[in-house]
Formats: sequence, structure tokens, C-alpha cells
Amino acid sequence: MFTQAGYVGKSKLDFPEFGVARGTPWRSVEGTGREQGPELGAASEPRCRGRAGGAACGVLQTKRAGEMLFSQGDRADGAYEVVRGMLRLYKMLPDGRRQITGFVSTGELVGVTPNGARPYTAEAVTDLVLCRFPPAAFDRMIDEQPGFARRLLSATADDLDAAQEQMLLLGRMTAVEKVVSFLLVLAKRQGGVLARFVDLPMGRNDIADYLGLTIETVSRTLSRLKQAGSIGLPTPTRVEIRDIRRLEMLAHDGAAAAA
Amino acid sequence: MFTQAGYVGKSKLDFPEFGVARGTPWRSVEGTGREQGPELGAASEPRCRGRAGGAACGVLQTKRAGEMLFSQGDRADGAYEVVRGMLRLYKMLPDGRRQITGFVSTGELVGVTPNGARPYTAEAVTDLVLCRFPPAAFDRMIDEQPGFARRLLSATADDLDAAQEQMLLLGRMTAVEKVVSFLLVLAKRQGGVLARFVDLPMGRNDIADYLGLTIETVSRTLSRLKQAGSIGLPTPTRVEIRDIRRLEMLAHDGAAAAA
DNA sequence: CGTCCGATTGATGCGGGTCAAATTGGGTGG
DNA sequence: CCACCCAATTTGACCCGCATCAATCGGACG
Repeated sequence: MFTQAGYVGKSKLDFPEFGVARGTPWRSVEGTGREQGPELGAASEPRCRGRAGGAACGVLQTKRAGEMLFSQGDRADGAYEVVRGMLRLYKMLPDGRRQITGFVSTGELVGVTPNGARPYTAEAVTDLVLCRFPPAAFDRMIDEQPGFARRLLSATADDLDAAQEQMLLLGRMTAVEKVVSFLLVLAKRQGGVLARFVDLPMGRNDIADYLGLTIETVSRTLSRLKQAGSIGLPTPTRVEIRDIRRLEMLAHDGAAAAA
Repeated sequence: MFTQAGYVGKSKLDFPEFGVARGTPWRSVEGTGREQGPELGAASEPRCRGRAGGAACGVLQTKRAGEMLFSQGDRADGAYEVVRGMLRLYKMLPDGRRQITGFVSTGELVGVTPNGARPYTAEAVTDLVLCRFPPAAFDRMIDEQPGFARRLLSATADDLDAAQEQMLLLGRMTAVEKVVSFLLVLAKRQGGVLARFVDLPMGRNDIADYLGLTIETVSRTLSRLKQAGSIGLPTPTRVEIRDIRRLEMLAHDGAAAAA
């Protein structure tokens, strides 16, 4: 009944005629002209597989951790698929307060609907490999590939649902519930239903700005969960799920700490 | 730069081949079999204008204030256009905490993407007149009407942006900023850029659950704005905008109260 | 070994939640 | 038309969870 989809990530298109061939090696990149991406060896395929009528329509590029992909207010100019790494998307208030609206992981799309201005900023959380699709590519796909539009619509609707789930988290959950929900969503995304270890590629700052908390509260909450035996923290970026049952209780009823 | 789209409402499709003819009178309705809707006199057009290849594909129905249209978890079965009145959409936690994710006003669509289960509950805020579109109607439109899919995608993307804007509000704004932003968004929607009077069709409870606050805080905040001379409250459901300049400052920097 | 940045831990204060009571006003029946 | 009733709103008193401010820790890197 209560799906708890969470909101870590964006559209996963899963349309075989479009997008990067998974695991495809690559070499040259657009933009900065870097010849070699982070962690990836040189290889042979410079272009994404996306095609509209036989012509390749995506181009690979890289970003270093912390670099900006595009900024709130920029004129939108195409979409990106994350080939490797993670993006953060956020909106800011004039005085600097920031709300991260989502993290985009490998295989997911960001920046669809290329009309007008970007409604959020996109930055690299980790080193990134991306594939850019110009707006024209999407238009052609929508007009020419039956089923593509529906797939795109469905992916966007999934994003919308995730955003609404996150609204429930931000508006109505306590700090414990927020942190635990976040961990459980990550655990499910990273390893099916039960992953014993969860990676946190993003720092405490990002987690806080995603959950509507402060760094200190995130840190304290994790520490408390650790000393209660619910989780382990071998390193700050790695969480061990020790008592999944307890965590699932805490996710929707922080008061269950009594049990 | 900071669009402040807010999140009051859902997709506005604006596709001439689809949807209810604005202002069309009507008579018979599906469902409860009521012969006369709230406030609307009897007339002649029982069906919505939406067509796919010439066949009408939408059917009118009504709901009383407080009635449920569909519930979180229900199997999705078609979309609705609000012909008259207002809907609230919400998600709940097991213990009853509620987050309203949006209000749907006249002319807007809700429940697109008819796959699987409804991710939220939809209830009538006011008495309603609706037009229901079965899933098949959408599928036909997508396949047969060029441009329809893109319009639908664009509308959903607008909803997504509004949801993200609301995430910023829920996660990072103070009570004053939340309430003032809400009022300003309503003002813009109801009367272009500057409407002197704003209607609040929903109760304090709905406002609170939409802004991630309690009834008491919403009420207190409105009272404080009133006694500061920024707004007037002729009735609890009607707000007079008295100092738009001040309100716009408060919307993004609650501390501006000092000025 | 020293520096630096992110994470953790501690002390304190406040914004908004909670509980409780008073007030308002819209709708109904006399 | 008026009085009553009830639900929604407003107001008050108090408290708590989380933010804020500040200091310390710890691992990565040169």
C-alpha cells in the first residue's frame, strides 16, 4: 500500500533503440577534450548507441567530481544519460539554502524536455561519464519510434511519483525516519531487496540537503543508529545493515525505538 | 532565475483535440446517477469533447466535497480532467500523517499514466464536476494524434518541476516563507500577476498538510501577517493582498520582517 | 610527520509542535 | 427572521526536536 519508492535518481528509460550500450568502451569525448575518463581505460567506441533513423545521436563527455553540468536558469539544450558515476540535482534559495531534489545514477536520464530554462542545477557527485542527446534526437525518436513517447512519459511519471514520495518525507517525517528511509531506498537500489552493505557516494552535506536536515543531525542520527546496533559504519561512506527489521520499523514510525 | 512555480495543481494539457469544451453545459453523469451537479443548471452536452478518430471518449461525473475519487493503491483506471471545482492529492504514513502533494483546479488533468496502482489518493476539496478518460483513449491519442504525446510529456514535466519546487519549500523554508509563498502562488494563478483578493477553497488542515506545518502554525502565521498589515482576512477563506512588496520579500527571506 | 577537509561530538537556543481553551461564523430548525 | 449548534479557526501556554555555534577527531595526501 505504501510503496516507499523514495527519490534517489531519475528516469530510467530502458528503451533498446536508444541510449548507451551498457559496458561499451569508449575513447574520445566532447567538450573539455579529455582523452581519458576517470578510471576507464582507452578503447574504441566514441559514440552512444542512440539512433534516429540510423544516425548516431549521442556524444560522450566527462566531468570531475564537483563540476557543474548545467545550472538553474541555463537555456536547456538536450538531455544526458549517466554512463558512469552520480549526479546531484538541486534548487537553491537566494540566501544559499539548498534542496537536493534527486541523485542520478548510472543508466538514468536527466534533463529531458528541452524547452526553456533548466529548472535545477546538475553537478557531479563523483567523477562522471555522460552521454549527451541533443533535443532534435528526442523529437525524432518521439515522432518516429512507436512506443518511445510512452516510455518517456512513463519514466517521467515515475520521477514525479518519486518526487511526491520525497515530499511526504520532507514534510512529515522525523530525522530518524528520514535517514533510515534514505538508507533503505539506497539498499534496495544497490542490491535488490537486501544488500548487507550500502555505499554512500555523496557526503553528509548532500545527504542533509536531500533530507531537509543539517549535517550535524544526519551525523548524530547515524551515530545513534550505530550505537543501537541497527547499522555499522566501517567507513563514513559505507553502511552495514545490521538489523533490517528494526530499520523497517523506524522508517515509518520513529517512535518504534522503544521496542 | 528562481522561478517559484509553486505546486498548486497538475497538468494543464491545452490540446484542442482533447478534453472538455470549456463552459460546455451538461446534463447526465456516470456513476452515482445524479442528474444535476452542484451549482450547475441542467443543459444539453453529456459528454466531453475528447475524441480519438471521431468517437467521444470522456464521460462526465460529479463528486461532493470530501468524497474520494480514488485511493492510494487502487488499480489505476484512466485519467480525469477537473471541469469544475478542486481536488486534493495526498500520500499518508501508516500512523495517519498526511502530505498533500498538490491541488488540482479547473481545467487540469490528474491520473495520467494508467499503469499499475495509484500512487496517491484523490479527494474532492469542493463539489466537483469531472470528466473521465479511459486508458484506451490516451493510448489512441498518443498513437494517432501527432504532438499529443509531446504535450502530455511536457505537462508531466511541468508537474515534476512544480513538485521539485515544493520539495525546496518543504525542506528548506520557514513557516512564514511557506505560507507567504503559498499565498503568492495562489494569487498568481487566480489573477495573473496581481490579484488583490485570493480565495482559499481548502481549509487550514489542507493548507497545513500541503506546507508541512500544523493547523495552528498556519493560523498563527496568517494572523501575524494580518496584524503586520501585509494581508487582510475578511473571511477565513479569503485573503486580501495588502503589501505585495513585503510579501515578496518574506517569501524568500523570512528574516526580512525587520525592514 | 604535518596539513587539511569532512565527519563527529558537545552545549545551548529557538521555531514550530502539542495540548488545551476560547471564539467565530455558516447552516439548520423553530 | 432569529436563536442555536457544531465544526473550523484562532489564541494561549508549554515543551521538544532539531538547528546553531563551537570544538575535536580522523583519515587522505603531500
